[in-house]
Amino acid sequence: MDKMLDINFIEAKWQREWANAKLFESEVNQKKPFMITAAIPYPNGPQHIGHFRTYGTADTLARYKRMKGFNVLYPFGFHLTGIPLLAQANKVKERDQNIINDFKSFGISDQEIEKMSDPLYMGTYFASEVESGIKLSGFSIDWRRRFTTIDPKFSKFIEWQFEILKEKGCLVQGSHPVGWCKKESNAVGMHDTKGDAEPEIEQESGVIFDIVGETYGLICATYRPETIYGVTNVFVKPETTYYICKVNDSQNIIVSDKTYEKLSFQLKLEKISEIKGQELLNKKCINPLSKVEIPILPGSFVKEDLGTGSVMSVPAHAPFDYVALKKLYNSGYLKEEVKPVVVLKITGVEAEIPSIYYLTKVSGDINSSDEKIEEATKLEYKEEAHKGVMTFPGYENVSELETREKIKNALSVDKKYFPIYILANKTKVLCRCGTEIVVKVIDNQWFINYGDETWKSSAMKLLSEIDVIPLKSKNALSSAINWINLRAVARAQGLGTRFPLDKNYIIESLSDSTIYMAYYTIDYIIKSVDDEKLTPEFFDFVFRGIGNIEDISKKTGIDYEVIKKSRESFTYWYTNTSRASGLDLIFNHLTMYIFNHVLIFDKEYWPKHIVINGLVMMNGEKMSKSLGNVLLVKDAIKKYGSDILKLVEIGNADLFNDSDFNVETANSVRDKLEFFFDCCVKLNEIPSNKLEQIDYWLYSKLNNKKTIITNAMEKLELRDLVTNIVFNTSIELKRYFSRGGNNAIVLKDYLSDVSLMLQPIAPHISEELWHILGNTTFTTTEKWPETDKELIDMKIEEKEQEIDSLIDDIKQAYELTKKKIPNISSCNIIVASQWKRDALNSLIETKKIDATITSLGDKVNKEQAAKYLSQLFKKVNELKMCSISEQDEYESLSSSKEYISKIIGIPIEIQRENDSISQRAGKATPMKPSIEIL
RNA sequence: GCAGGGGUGGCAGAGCUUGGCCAAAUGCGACGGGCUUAGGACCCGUUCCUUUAGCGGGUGCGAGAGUUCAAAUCUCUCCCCCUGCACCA
Repeated sequence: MDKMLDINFIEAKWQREWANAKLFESEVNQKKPFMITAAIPYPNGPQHIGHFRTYGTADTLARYKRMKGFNVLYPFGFHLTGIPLLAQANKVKERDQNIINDFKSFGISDQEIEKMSDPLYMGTYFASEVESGIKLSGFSIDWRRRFTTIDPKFSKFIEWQFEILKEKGCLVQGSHPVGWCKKESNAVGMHDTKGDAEPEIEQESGVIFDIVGETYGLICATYRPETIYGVTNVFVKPETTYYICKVNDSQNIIVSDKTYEKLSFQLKLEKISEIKGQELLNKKCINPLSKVEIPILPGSFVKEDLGTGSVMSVPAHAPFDYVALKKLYNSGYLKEEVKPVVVLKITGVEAEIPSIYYLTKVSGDINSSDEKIEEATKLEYKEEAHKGVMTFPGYENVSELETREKIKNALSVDKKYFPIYILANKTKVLCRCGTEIVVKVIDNQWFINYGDETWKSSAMKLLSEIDVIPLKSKNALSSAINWINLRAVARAQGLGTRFPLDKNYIIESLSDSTIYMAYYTIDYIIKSVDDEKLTPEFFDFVFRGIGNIEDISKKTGIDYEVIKKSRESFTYWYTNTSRASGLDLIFNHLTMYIFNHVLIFDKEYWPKHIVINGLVMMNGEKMSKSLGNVLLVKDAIKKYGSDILKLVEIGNADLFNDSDFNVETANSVRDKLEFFFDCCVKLNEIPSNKLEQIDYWLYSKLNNKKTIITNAMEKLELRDLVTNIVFNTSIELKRYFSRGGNNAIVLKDYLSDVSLMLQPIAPHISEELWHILGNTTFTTTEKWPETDKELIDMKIEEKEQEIDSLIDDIKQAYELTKKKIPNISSCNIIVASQWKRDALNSLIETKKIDATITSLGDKVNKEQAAKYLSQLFKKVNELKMCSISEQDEYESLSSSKEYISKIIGIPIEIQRENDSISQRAGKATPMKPSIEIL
């Protein structure tokens, strides 16, 4: 009690021992390999414990597999490619106080911060910072293979990968919308905007309505091209100036002056002349779908700086349009009403004109406020998209969403359709330089074409064969594989490898980390090779077995042995790999990981196993700097120790769920572990007597536990694992002692296996316990304990359970009796007769009372038996067999008489039903003896 | 909107794949008691309602309906919550 565990001391000690013994430096050998990689950190600051979970999960698995006899490799590296480091370095350069204060709060000196205006310096600085934190954790990592994704050799590897992507036709070019700063002429992402706002780009449809008798047409922007058939007119703003311009060197279109510039970043626009909105009003235009001539009407509500500055009008399905037309009619501008054209019906809604229906539904009319009309619009759009089917010619009964795509395609053929992009952010997005961001369509953008059907189907094939833990995330992966399409791969800025097909660009940083795990297998072998020698031929041989060593050695100048060893290393380790990653990476990293593996590697080197885990919360809240609840890995380890941190993080929730780190759990885990220590230390004072029932009970529990824990380990049900190994162990030990268990040999067997099973989740403590128990080996290199089925005795467990529930019952009965009879002297426990057990079992089998009674024979009082059985029969389907005989039960209870008596505080007597003279004797049932308090 | 996951006792969180032993593991909290100079730790008990000297009965696992001798667990409908939606690591 007096000694507190010095966790930090113990952990440092074992980390030293492991390092001295080089336990984690994994080399190719005869054993079956198991290679696990965890998603590597992006070191743009110190790591908080949230990042710890994935590495911890990987470590747990690695340690378990090691004990199961695998040759395990767990390597580690750092991801430095990408934009955030660059953006952060720029902030430091600009003396941004927020970031400087942040860094200061991490205890970084002013001089260091000064140097961090260099992104590379910053990355390197934090990489070593993170590394030292992870080293404190004592994970079983082979640090010799550490690399970063900006190492020149790694770049060679990535260039080789992209050569393959190119050869296989996976790189395609196309246009792509990006956020754009026109002043800096630069693509703008979240890291480049004021307040780190992500530019939200949405696609609209630009539809052209040719004007009758003119060489130009109006272009309207809409979210709902499927309603074009129902367009009855177009609205323009009379006082606005419109530009007539040539679009994409072909037809002429009209856009408002205020939208001209924005649109010119997306379409090739060439201004020809100007025209006032007013002048358009007496013209007519043509509905591109129905080919009907429709009027151009004045719309004062048209916003000249949004979209294209003109609006198509669908009064039947857009409340705003209906209201505007009604007002025009009422004002006398229109001589006759415009008749709405209905193009879709909504399942379950009886409405002649849907927009009127929805206006009425929200109790609005044409004089309602914009808010009311907006409400009606939202409701209508929602229900139409959900339940709407089209009614106009050629599209009858097609769903709205399907129609949308079909119409786009149909109009594209006639060049009446253009995608138009807008920024959907609620507030204007500004570049750091202060300029408003626009959407620019970049032509010739490079993509990786994950939409390729053949590629997709091999990715699906891999998915069908791979183990995903937890299994339910396989669905997510499957839909991710179906969904992923083109992915832009080149970026204008950031750290990383140059894009081979256009050296002005950098390879986007998720795309350069899809197969890096393979690089671990050769990293430390090629450390001494000159960068230039690492040509594609070398990698082709190592990773794909193309060519032969002599030729490649001659051609590249790389040592024969280096090439040979690299190939051996890859072909050995990569036959059995596991990937641990976060939930948030399913839809990008993990999906791309699968795609790139099936493309590049032969089938036998495809990954076998994926582990996905959720986030880490802090006392129930998401960890974030702004909440001030960020717990850094280093601090947490210092405070709780790596083992406890890991136990709490992985043991507090199953993989897929977010894990909550709270101090109470950490303390309670710590208490349990201290208790284990005490037990190990105390062992010397305990004798080794003859084995009692309780000793067999502990053996039975232990061996049951081994099966349960092994299963949990195989499926990585970490929460179950921790519950069983930490909490239930503690409960069992306590019960063993209080039940009078006092046998050193039994306890030692039990504690030894427990300390072995602790190895994957609490390795330092596992080693320490193991040594206190007198062992001189490492648990790290010991075998995982095997279940001894011989020692599992469910009858004993049942009997012990009976004792517990009996004590419970007596206590309650005792308390209640005490009120009536103040001086209680003793207590009789009456064990049910054997015939009751036979009757019970027979009843369960036959489900017939009469048959059961007959089977009991003559020795039994039939009247008594009938009474007993009719009681039981009420729940005949819920009964369970009793395998414990009267004699067994009697002996079990007799032998624990003193224990029970001690707890109750009065002497007790065990009797047999037949021998008892008590009135309550008849109430005894198998394993539920009758209690008589005297 | 699309996709994925989920809604269980004061809280967190198992269980639901293979329906019955589930009033529902485990941890935390709360209350009562013990230990202690006191606090912490530790130990014992209680923690849906009701009842009985343990037994038992009722209600109950988002809402509703269904299948079944039997449903937190299977089916259907509805409501609600979380996460992701891309060039960003």
